[in-house]
Amino acid sequence: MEHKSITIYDIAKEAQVSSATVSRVIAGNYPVKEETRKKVIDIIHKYDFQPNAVARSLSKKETKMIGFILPDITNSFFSQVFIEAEKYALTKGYTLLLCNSMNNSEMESKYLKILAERQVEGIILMGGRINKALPDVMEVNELSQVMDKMPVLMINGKIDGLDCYSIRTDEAHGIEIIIDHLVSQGHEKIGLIGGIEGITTTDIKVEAYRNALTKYGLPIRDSWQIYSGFDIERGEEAINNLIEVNKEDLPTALIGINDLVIIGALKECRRKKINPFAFVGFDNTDLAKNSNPELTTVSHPYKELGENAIDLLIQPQLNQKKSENKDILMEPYLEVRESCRKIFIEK
Amino acid sequence: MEHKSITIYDIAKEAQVSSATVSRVIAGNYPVKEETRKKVIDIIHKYDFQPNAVARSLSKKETKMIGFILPDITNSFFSQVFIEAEKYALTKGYTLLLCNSMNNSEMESKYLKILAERQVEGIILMGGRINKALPDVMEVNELSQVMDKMPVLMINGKIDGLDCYSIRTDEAHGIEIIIDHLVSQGHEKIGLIGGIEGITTTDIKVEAYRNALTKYGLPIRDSWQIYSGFDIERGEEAINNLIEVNKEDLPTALIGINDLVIIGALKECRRKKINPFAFVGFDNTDLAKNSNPELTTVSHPYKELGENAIDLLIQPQLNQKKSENKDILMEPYLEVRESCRKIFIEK
DNA sequence: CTGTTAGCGCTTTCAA
DNA sequence: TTGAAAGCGCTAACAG
Repeated sequence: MEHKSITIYDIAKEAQVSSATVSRVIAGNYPVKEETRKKVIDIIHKYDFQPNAVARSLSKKETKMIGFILPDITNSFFSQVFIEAEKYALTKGYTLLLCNSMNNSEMESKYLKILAERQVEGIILMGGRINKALPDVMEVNELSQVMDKMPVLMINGKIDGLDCYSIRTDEAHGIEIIIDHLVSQGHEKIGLIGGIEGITTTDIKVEAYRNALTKYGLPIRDSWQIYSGFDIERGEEAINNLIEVNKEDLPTALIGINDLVIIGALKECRRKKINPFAFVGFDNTDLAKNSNPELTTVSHPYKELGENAIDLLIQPQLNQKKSENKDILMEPYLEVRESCRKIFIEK
Repeated sequence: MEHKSITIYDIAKEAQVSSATVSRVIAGNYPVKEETRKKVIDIIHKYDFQPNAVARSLSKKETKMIGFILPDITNSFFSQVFIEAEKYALTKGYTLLLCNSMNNSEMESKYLKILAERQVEGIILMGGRINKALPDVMEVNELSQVMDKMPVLMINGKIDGLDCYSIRTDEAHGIEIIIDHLVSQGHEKIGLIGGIEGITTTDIKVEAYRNALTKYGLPIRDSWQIYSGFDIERGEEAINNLIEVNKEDLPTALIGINDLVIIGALKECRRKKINPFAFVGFDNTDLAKNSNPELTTVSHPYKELGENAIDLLIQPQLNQKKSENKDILMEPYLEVRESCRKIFIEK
């Protein structure tokens, strides 16, 4: 690909030293006489020489690369984690290899294979197979094989029986802080829409929702908690369902299983020319920030998720000390915006 | 990193052939007796052997990797191109190395260096330094040095004096099809908001805007074309400015320099409880699709941009034939949604 | 069709 | 502090 790639031998010859010496001055952490160091450095600059990382990788058996498989970087929930991980990895000398699986199991497998061949030093998994209610046996086996070769870490997902690091947002607590906030604003009738029963993230949130209501002695009404799904259309469905079932006795505040669902609900309410609710989303995607009205939402601790993922992957020795707890929980926080300002109107 | 990585020699020994033969059956495109092929394949499967791509890269002097530097993958304008490029590259056996420069020139430089060391076979540049009105001399030199080592391609940007491929959306035509559409819906008073004079993409659009109005014999009023910037806040400013300056004689349709600006305008109009315009954005980001109302917008041909970028980079021989035209223009298209449906109301 | 062998460019003992 | 030399795992002539 390059013309006649210049190597450390060329540098060595011109500097009248051995290639080992050149290698040492490049590495930087070896004893080299200042004089020869200078000489070598000069020649390196003269030719704008850049050492071949592929050769180094082969020789050192380390690539300083980490694979990151996620469904679709177009979704800001994923891209926010990825970008934090990437920035942090860079400071540690690592490069991330992003792989968009498009939520397709075959592509996940293909990438798993590619990453292994490319000798990445670890793989971060987010979304995809690690979120399935019933993990596919083949898929689990495949992951298990990968784990024999390199460390694997899952973000916001987990497969039982696979002994690897997992790091996730404490979504139960996320729901709790939403409800704390709503209650502090005077709400007593709080609904939850979206999600699918049996999917981990939904179940966690629903349970936390009930617990929090109980904590405050607020009414738990089954008809105020509506499963539907995870996208905008499912939000529209849910709100229609909610209104139809409850008629007169609607909640005053609505929590979405995620931002999309609540945006769908908002949209449908606008269409119906009603707006009886305080709305709160979950995830703090870019859509929340830019929706109309701007959406109050629970934010994942994106920076921490990304950075901790990298740390856990590249410092195994350090982590093993931290006992056997391989499941890390990170705290979310509430991003208060416009969508539940007018709460007192409802009272 | 792996335990005791098994190599083609291990496979060869067990299959009682030479390593060259194993290499050949893995490569697939060499004459190998079916019998020995079978034998080797079996052993490979038995051990779930995966060839070391790093060693292969060193030996073949090809990494099958392409670098892709962009400002911030969180922005769906970039992520849509990237993901199309990635999907396509995968089918061609290439892996993309995503680098988020965060619009920071130093990070761009750092990544340029990393990519070169990692021996990528080409670099795609989008955003960042290639969009500056006045390119920095140091930055241009740096790129020029990189271009000595490997092919570079710019998407929706170009630096004069740098002889590399560039591929961009025909934004002038994008503006034209917007205006065609607006006119066909009865609009005669059309404004354009956002952008900054002197920035290529703005200048192209403004010129196209004037040309299209002229084509239709429509009034060109300077006060209907308001520079402001590229984000939501700038859209809000622009609309306020527009209303203040024009009072009674407002346009009936408004084109935004991009989706963000027009979303800002929409937001501000809603706040003011006025809604006198048909709105059209530019870029077809995910915000447009999910905004309220859903935004009619010009879409970049994301798939084509991404795929062509890869093709141009990996098939130099094929392209050299296509004469010396290294600047490729791709056609955008109009994504019609809700935001300019009610045009006839205005008439 | 298959084996031998010499690299690819860098790191790393081991000696000096 | 430095150099010689043996790899790292795979590919690609070349010879057979």
